[in-house]
Amino acid sequence: MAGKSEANVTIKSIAEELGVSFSTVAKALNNDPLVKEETRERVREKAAQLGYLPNSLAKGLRSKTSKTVGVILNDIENPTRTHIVKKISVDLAKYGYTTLIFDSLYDLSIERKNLLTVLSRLPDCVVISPVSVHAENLSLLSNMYDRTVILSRMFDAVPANYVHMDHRRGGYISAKTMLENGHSRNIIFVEPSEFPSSDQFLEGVKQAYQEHGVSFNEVMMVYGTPSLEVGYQGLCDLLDQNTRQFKVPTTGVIASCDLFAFGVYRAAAKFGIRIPDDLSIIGYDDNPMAALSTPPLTTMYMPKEAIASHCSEILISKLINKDPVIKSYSLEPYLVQRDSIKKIN
Amino acid sequence: MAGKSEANVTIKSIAEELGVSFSTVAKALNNDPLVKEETRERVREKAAQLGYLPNSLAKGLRSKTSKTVGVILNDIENPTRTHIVKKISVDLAKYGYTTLIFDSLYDLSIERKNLLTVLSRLPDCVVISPVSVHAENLSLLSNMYDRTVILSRMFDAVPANYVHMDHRRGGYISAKTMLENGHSRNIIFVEPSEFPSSDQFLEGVKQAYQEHGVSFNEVMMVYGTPSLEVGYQGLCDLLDQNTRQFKVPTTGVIASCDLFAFGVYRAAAKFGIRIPDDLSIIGYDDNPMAALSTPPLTTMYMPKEAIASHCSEILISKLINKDPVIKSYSLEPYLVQRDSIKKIN
DNA sequence: TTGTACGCGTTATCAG
DNA sequence: CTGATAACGCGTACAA
Repeated sequence: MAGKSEANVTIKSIAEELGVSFSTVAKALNNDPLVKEETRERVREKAAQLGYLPNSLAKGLRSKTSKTVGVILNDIENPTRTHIVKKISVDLAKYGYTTLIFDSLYDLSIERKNLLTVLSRLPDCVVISPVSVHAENLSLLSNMYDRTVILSRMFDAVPANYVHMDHRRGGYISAKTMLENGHSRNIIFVEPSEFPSSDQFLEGVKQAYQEHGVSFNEVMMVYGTPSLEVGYQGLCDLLDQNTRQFKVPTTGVIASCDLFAFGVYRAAAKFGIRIPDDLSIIGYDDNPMAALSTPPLTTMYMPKEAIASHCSEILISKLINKDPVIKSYSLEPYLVQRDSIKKIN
Repeated sequence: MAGKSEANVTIKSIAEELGVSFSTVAKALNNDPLVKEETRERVREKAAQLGYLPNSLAKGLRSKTSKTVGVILNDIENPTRTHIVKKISVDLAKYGYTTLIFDSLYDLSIERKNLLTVLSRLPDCVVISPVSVHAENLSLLSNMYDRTVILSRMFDAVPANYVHMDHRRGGYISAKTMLENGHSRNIIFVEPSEFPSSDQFLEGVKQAYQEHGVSFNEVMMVYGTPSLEVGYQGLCDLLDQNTRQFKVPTTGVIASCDLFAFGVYRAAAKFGIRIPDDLSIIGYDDNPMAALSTPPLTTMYMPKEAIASHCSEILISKLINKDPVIKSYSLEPYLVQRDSIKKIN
């Protein structure tokens, strides 16, 4: 039953109770070897008894280090991102750091606001997955690029730490897989072109098409932010509502995220289109659902554990070991073959 | 190109540049009507030009309100929890609040540590889903119960705000559903009994058994923290590895979370046990995977949007409208019928 | 309309 | 070994 309801207990108030100066208390609490063993003990006891909690705000103000890490992502509900959030918050909590979470909702102006509120709290490090390839907002971090981890491909103007998924390669493998299975007329679902990952993905896709001598003009593109709805609506729009046939001959879908794919699943179910018999599909992410869906979705696995670990590792090396070196990791997605693609001629 | 690399720009430094006192600057920046329109304008311009950012730590120290909300949950990777985190962080960000995230990993001592670090940051509100029915840790919040939202059933000793899922009813419906489909010999997967939700769930299950005149002694219980592994291992352990038959006659599984159910799916697939032909199963949570699994999982839907909304609503009424009233919501899960249960006699 | 002075809870420096 | 004292950046009574 520690002292509660009391006005805030501070080093000053415990100093008064003990009849010593507050600076002695401060030293005692910080294990300063200069204070007598006995007084230190008395102070600690009193502190415990009163339920003293150091005020992190005051600490931060004084020491210019807030023991916080700002994390700014888009859609923290996406399992890959959530995994990163969890890893970071759990790892850093061990060292007394706390994680400040922001979701930019794929919106540039929200991202900017998030960045400003984060910065006003003097974070020791910042992790950000930028909304856009246009890195304007990132310049707000210019004072602390060396303590910033960016989760996207590198920006020349931004000398920060990077943990990057090679979406170019991901797109390449996705498309190649479809093409090798005989699918040369695909619908491609992809994020809006301003997204940092989007053009990379498409570059990879185009390369695969080129290598297979298939014209990229034949593809139908659907752009949208990651969600089931986009996949669902996208497929519906490409179908003739009466005949339930594709308006343009199509045998496959290349999705730049699994959510798109699941939206397609849903639409296909509605229109009696069988996967993979009538329509083959490849996803991207290896969302936990992918293995359990009907049929299990062939998709590209993103090593989210590795992303999270590298990210966390960089943070800890900065925060704990004061490592000044800027680091960059590039990770490769790989194919997970399941049952959503049928080989045709 | 705002002034960067500069030493921190503070109200003091912008005051110097302008040749006015820093308190004038402070007032101007806070829209104090007492300052002349013109000076206010000059101050704002200078501030913008210099890239001034208010120091939240200093503000908080001074005003005793940190504009933060601490959120302490178990397993923030769980979709229901993630949804809450997202909703809170997005809603509060609009008002300039930032969300402090902690994951207690179902561990009492970690929860305690999280609580202490949160409190040291003087949060304006706290949201917590307690690890244990033993509410010891919660007493740390006694100074601010009225600004605390607890996501679990009510504790008599803790007069806080509550948003509660009625797991008793959830367990009742789960079991009733199985029993009505002829499954009276079930394996029950539940969280450890110290979990706030666990005993409630079981109470509901027992009631259903009783109403159906089925002895509860026949059930096999498997306890574990929510994870695929527990479900997987649990089923494996109950099977004879040679005959691939259940050691004890069993036709159904009642899982207190979908992750258990998916673990069972996986084990069943490994041993050639068909769901629902050989084994019926009901989950709990309506994880997004549930609709997409093979077969789609019959489960109990948790109104996570409602939980998150209520939670967010309470926070905003406290933070913005300074509403002193303590509120309590109880929400009911409901059955989502899909294809993982087969009716037998 | 603007400036002065003080305090929020710490840490850190310097005397005693 | 302990105690004053200043400073971190900001808000706010009060004085000018």
